[in-house]
Amino acid sequence: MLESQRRAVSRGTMLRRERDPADGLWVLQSGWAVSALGMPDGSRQITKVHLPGDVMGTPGAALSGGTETVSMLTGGMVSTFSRAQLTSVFRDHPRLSALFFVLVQVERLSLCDRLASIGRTDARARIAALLLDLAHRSRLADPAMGDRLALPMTQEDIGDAVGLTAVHVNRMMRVLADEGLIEREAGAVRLLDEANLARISGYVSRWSEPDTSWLPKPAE
Amino acid sequence: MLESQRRAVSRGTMLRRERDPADGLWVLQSGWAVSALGMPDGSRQITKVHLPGDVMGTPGAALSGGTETVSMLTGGMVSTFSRAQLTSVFRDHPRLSALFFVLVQVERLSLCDRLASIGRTDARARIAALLLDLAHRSRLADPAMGDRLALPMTQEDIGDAVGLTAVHVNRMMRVLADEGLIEREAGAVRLLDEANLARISGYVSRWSEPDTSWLPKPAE
DNA sequence: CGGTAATTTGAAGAGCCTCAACTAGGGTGG
DNA sequence: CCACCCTAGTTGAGGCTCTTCAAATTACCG
Repeated sequence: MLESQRRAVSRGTMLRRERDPADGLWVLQSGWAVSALGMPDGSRQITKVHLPGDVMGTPGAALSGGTETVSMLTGGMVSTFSRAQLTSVFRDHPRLSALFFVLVQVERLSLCDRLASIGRTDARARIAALLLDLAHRSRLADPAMGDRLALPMTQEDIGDAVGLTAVHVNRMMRVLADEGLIEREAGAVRLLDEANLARISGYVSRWSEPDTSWLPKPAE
Repeated sequence: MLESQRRAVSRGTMLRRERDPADGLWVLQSGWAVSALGMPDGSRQITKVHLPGDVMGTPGAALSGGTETVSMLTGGMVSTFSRAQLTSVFRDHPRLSALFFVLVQVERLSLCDRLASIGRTDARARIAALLLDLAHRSRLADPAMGDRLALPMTQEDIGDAVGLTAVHVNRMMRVLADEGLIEREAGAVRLLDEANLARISGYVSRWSEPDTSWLPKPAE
């Protein structure tokens, strides 16, 4: 059995702070979380919004120093993975090791997409891209969600994710709503026109199907 | 023998275009290269500047679709790695697999840093952070380089890397020079005050020493 | 040496931020 | 049960950063 303890965590819990020593990693079983980097001036950059099923804290597991702050946006359940377990995976399960490798590559590519979004598109497009990304990933877990995306993030959180202020996030979401692209509800958003949202944001889904053809056979 | 052909490539060569089918990966033996994503409007975001010794094209090797465009900034030498070779590494070399994993984590973290730089700092700080990053990495290969960083990038390239226009890159580099933080030469930059460059950019080096304590023993 | 790419500089405007005030909800304690 | 507070969202005004457009200058390469 690879996973160990399950643990209930409440909203706002920090699973790891930036300077904490490296330990294991987590799998988010339910709820939402974020990984973030703090800046010297006190602001922060959210590097990833975690949905149920996501593996969190891999950089901290693989590298020496603490790296990102991982904190809960909602209450939820996490299960922990120790470093020793990671070691044994690489020693004993070649195919699983390669799958880990693929998984990190997907994350890496997703980061590149967000880099391009923040570096090369305007505020409206960045928010559209974030919403589409969250919607596509939510849909993997819940294909029946339709166009309604549960969104337990404040506008400040959204701003920290896409490099904007909360004030400007507010204005741009109003614009998207006025254009009929989204509809806003309490703690949720309806994506009324995903095709146009994708067009204005340049969003492409990377979550289709990773290529497993090159992995070692599941021999043993 | 894991590496295969070495190949000389000239400046401007595109090793892979964004939509190309997935193949292997490369190790850059000499010269500089960049990985980039193209945007619908024709602009591009450079996701990584590659220095000699870097592994390039890992996402394309691990995932199905083509992903990033990899192109040479200067002439140089690359050696290629096929997907089949990657498969055999994961099957037969647990420790090497884990090292690959660590390597990708370092890259991932480095991307997070740049995300924070672009999302949360101004133009001057972004350029300072890029210069420091390149200097630290160059220094790993050539500890004797002193404060002189060879920089075979146009200002347009720099802008594409940090999310700015070439015009504004030009102005900000002039500001850095006027402040006495850098000194500009043809195809190179002197970093006159790395401490202050780090202070204004919030740069922290991630290239110190990855933690290898958890890796499987180099048994066989 | 001619031609093209890269850098430099100026001026004007757009986009986003800052500051500030106000509104709405949700929880808490009296 | 209501008063209060604290968080989150909303809206306006003004200013600064960065972009855009344009032109001139310099460096590079055949």
